[in-house]
Amino acid sequence: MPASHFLHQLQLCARRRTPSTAKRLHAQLIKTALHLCVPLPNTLLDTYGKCGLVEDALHLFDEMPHRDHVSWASILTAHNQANMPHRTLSMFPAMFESDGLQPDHFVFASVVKACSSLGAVRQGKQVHAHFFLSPFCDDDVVKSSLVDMYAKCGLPDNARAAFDSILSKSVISWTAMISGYARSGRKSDAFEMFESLPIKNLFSWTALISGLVQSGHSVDAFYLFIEMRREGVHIVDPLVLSSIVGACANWAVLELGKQVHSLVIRLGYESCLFISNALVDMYAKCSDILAAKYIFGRMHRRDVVSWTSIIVGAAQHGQAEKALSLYDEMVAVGIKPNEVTFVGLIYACSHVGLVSKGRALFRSMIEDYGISPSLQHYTCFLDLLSRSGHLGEASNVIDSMPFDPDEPTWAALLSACKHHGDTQMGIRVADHLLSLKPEDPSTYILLSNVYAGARMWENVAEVRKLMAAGEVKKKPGYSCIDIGKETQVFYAGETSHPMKDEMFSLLKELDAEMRRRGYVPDSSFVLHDMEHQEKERQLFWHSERLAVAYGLLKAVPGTVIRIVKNLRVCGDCHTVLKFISSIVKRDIVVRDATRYHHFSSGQCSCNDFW
DNA sequence: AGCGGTTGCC
Repeated sequence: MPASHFLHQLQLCARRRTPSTAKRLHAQLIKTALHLCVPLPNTLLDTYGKCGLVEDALHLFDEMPHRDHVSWASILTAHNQANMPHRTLSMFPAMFESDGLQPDHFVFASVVKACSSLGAVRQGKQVHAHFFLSPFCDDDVVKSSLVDMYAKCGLPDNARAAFDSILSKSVISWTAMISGYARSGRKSDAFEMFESLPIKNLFSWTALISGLVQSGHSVDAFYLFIEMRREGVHIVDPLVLSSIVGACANWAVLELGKQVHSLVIRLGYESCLFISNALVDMYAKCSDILAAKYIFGRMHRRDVVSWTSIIVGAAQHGQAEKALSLYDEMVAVGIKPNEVTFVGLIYACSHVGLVSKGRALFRSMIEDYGISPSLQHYTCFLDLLSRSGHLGEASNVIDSMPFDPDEPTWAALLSACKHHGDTQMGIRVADHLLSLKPEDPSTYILLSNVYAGARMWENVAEVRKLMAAGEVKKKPGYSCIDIGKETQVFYAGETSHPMKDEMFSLLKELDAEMRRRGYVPDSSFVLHDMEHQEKERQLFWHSERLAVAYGLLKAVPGTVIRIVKNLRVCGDCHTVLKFISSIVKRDIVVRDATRYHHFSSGQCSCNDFW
């Protein structure tokens, strides 16, 4: 059998990604002594990498008596493909230290790619300098990878500089730049460049659409997707579908999400792993946790992302016990949790007040799985401690953690201070928060709520003055409700709605019934030091109540009423929604800025813990 | 000769 035959077979195997064939070919090479024939070991390395057998590739690499540039490029690429960019970077120095070789353009491309997956700007810049001074400094492919690296590191202008230096621009370099702009939220730059593209393939559309979803422009992404369908672009790769399912999730539009789901089925991608994962997440975020569980239950293959999606979903819907039992099941079937799984788990504990369980999980993450806690983990953990009233311990964690707490962390702590009536600590925390984000109105609102809860009206007035002086305006609260094809948006105190009379009399009727059942309005959630009755009137017109009233009047009787709110539900509305769910015997689901509330028969899934 | 750069889910 000639060497060229094996070369061909190996390349075929790399394309088809069949690991068993790769191993068989390796055995045959050894039997025929061709494993020493020069191009073959390198091709075998590449084939192992493409078939997902990095460890085999690495073993072969270590045994190779003569390694050249190609061997290095192949082994580094194999680690990138196995999602191990860390190893790519840690191995790289041995190329000159052990083998005395300088990187070529292939090696540069792989190393830059590793930097971009890690978001490692500093190392990326070093490699850039190295490349710039090398004999390969004109290579356009490396420049394309630099575009991507800078874009992923959040430096779109550096990406643009690298892009402009490309001598002959390809679809790939254009796509990298468009995706970079879109991901960085530079919408108009992304659109402008996309329009100027002479040929647009599925890749270019996908890059723009997914970049927009990542930067929070889900609506733009959706319109673009519709335009792409109109242009008749064939969806031969489902990646764009996962982005658009993600757009529905971020946007929390269940009806549209269902339509996209049906499109996924029509195109034949429903059993694709990462599409199913995206669907589980979408249904959970669109507040239909039952549908999320249904999809999860029917998946024949589940990876760590599938499990994490359903665990996070259950946690956000207040089903902490379910999240924790899913975790046990996941570990039992041999799936290793990752850093996101622990965010979901600690979050779950936080929302039912399972303090010691949460502490144990936080420790297990570090000790059993070697995951060093990120700021997000600390945020969840601090939330757990502070919600349950362990404010002192929370304070100690802040002092000892290797991060400066960010604004959401201080905000969570501040809201816990309000909840537990610790005014002194609340004021200290608010000071930190104000120094971090002096322009953010939510800080002032929280601080003034701390004062209001303690009935310190003069201080409330002081905060209001500060707000007025800094021209900080309270972000208007609004609630959306989806009824079949139409979406209605309600602002607090809205009085111009065509159905306002019916809504008003319904709310009044419900109010009377609630008071018969023992409801007492809690006006500590209203800012001003005004007359008691006026405060109650303000609460009465909160946007979530208007949306519920509208839903009760317009939605199909017996169906779940789903509301999306931009801010957090206030404590009084929370009480009211519990009453309403039991009076009208309807389930109400509210997705607010931080979590989900399922109101049913007078109870809420969050156990009044938010 | 054999090796590289663009799109995704928690």
